[in-house]
Parts: sequence; structure tokens; C-alpha cells
Amino acid sequence: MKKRPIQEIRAFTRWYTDVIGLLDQHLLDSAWSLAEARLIYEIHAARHIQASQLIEMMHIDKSYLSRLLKKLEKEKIVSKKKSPGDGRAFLLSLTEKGQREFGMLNSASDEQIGRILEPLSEAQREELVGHMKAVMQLLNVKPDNYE
Amino acid sequence: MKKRPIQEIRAFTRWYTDVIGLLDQHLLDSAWSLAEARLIYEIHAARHIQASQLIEMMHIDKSYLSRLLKKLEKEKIVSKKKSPGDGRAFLLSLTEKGQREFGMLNSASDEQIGRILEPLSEAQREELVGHMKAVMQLLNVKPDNYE
DNA sequence: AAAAATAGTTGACTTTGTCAACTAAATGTC
DNA sequence: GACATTTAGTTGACAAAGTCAACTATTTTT
Repeated sequence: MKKRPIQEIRAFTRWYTDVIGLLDQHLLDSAWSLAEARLIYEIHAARHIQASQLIEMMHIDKSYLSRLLKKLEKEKIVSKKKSPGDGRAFLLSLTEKGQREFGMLNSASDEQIGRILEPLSEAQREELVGHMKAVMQLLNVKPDNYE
Repeated sequence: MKKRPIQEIRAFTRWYTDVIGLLDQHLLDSAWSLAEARLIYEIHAARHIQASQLIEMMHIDKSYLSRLLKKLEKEKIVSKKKSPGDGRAFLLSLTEKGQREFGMLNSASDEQIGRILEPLSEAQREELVGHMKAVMQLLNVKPDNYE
């Protein structure tokens, strides 16, 4: 295998790691840790979801998740009700407060991306998205292939 | 500002966050933490560098850095000598063992990227690199703009 | 010659994440 | 339908990662 493309991809990855770090920083100003914010995000996206599914999706330790959820319940962000079909399991969803919290996190993220796009023209923004989609398509890493 | 490109960029970022997580996993098998490995990487790249510069580059707390360096010195990966020009400062560099360690980490990273590129043709690899470069160019986020 | 700033270290602490053992319910097996 | 096995989630004990403030020793500024 040729060396050069590998080096270029590693350079991109290092750079984007930094970008992600910057994007995540707004979370430092929020009341939530990164893990909590992702949890809020995932529960919002799923609307109703079991802890076991979150474990699979997020590759997170179940004891850790259990404690994160406990905190989010205490803060009235997440509510838990018994699964109708499975007596061991619970269905998690966002409370109204949780929805509002999600909305705030979400629009903070949007604004942050917005600021980054500021200097670009409409056409450049489209280009950017095109390149990103192309990267995703070419490099369609299936997490499960690497576990 | 339009909503759609923002959502697409956020989707890309989430996806690439996962990719980076997978790429970082090989470090779990190494003797070094993520922070230590990055330190080894940065010191290698700079050849000689002061802790204060690392703090700036890596956005890392100075007490934390101090302890990481202490461990790397103990393990004979990094060596420290007094800066000729500044009596408070030290110049850090990799020992021979450090160089070897860097070499191992580095080729493990290369191999991992190599595996991801496996399914792609030579032409596709070039395409991929092209898209990545375009993203970097368009989105040339200067970390300092966001501090 | 102070005063202020910078380089790095240390102590005390918080946050984040992991591992193993456990309870309770569900599923598979004979 | 009783037993063994697996699955969902919780808890205790701990380890790793990261932060904050105070400190020493130099260097720079005024």
C-alpha cells in the first residue's frame, strides 16, 4: 500500500480531531458533560429507547450509563417507564424539560456551525457538504468491522 | 443562515467522531494513553520542544502535562535538558527508546488507515484525499478564532 | 530594585470511566 | 414445567483522566 494517501488521511484526521474539540467546547459552558449531552441527543432522536440499545449504539459501559441516566432522571431530563413487553427493561424518553434542554443544546450546536460557515458563500457551503458526503461514502467504515 | 448545510455538517461531524474513536482504539492495546501518545507524537514532530509550547499546541493543563511528562521520563521515553537560553525552561526530546516507541505507534496508525483503505481502488483513494483536502481548505478553522 | 509575568511542579480534589458481583425477569432445553 | 442460561439493569469499589490553586525559581518589565 502506498504511503502518501495514508499520511494525508492521518493529517486530515488530526485536524478534524481538533475541529471536533472546538465544537465540543460549547458543551463546557452547558450543565452537561459530553456523555450526558450525547445521551440527551440519542434519546431525543429515538424518542423511546431502552438502555440496552443505548449501550450498543454508544459503546458505553452499562454501569456508567446507568449512573448517567440516574442523574438525568434526578434532574428531570429523562423519564423511565417500565417496558410493556419486558419486565426487566425500561423505556427512556425525554421529559418536557428534557426536550427544552435538547433544544438549547441543539441550537447552540447549530449556531456554532453557523459561525464556522459564516465566511463561506452559499456555493462554497454546498461544495463543502458535497465533499463531506463524498468522504462518508468512500470511507463508509462500518464500526462493527473494527470491533 | 440556511438550516440544511448545518445539519449535514453536523451529521458528518458525528460520523467522523465515531471514525476517530475507532482509530484511537488501537491505542487501547498500547502501553500509552491517548494523551501520552499525542505527546510522543508532538515531541517527535518538533524534535525539541518546551512544555510551554506543548501546552499551547495541545490545549492541555500544565499540571497534567507535567505529570504526563514525568511518567514518560520515568519510562525513558522523553528526556529533558535545561534550556540554554531560559533557566526556568527545559527542552524535551524523545530518547532512542522514545523514537522506537513513536515508530511503533506510528506504523500501527498507518496500518489501521491502510485497512480502512483496503476496499478502495487507487483512484478512489486519490479522490478521498482530494475531498479531505477540499474540506480542510474550505473549513479552515483557525483554533485561535474560537478560544 | 521592585513588581509583574512566565516555566514548571506539587497537593488536593473532581470527573469520567471500568470491572466484577449482584437481583430480577426472560428465554431456551429437556 | 423445572432447570440452566442469557439478558436488562443496578451497585460497590476502584482506576484513570483531568482541573484548580498555591508554590518556587527564573526572566522580563517598569
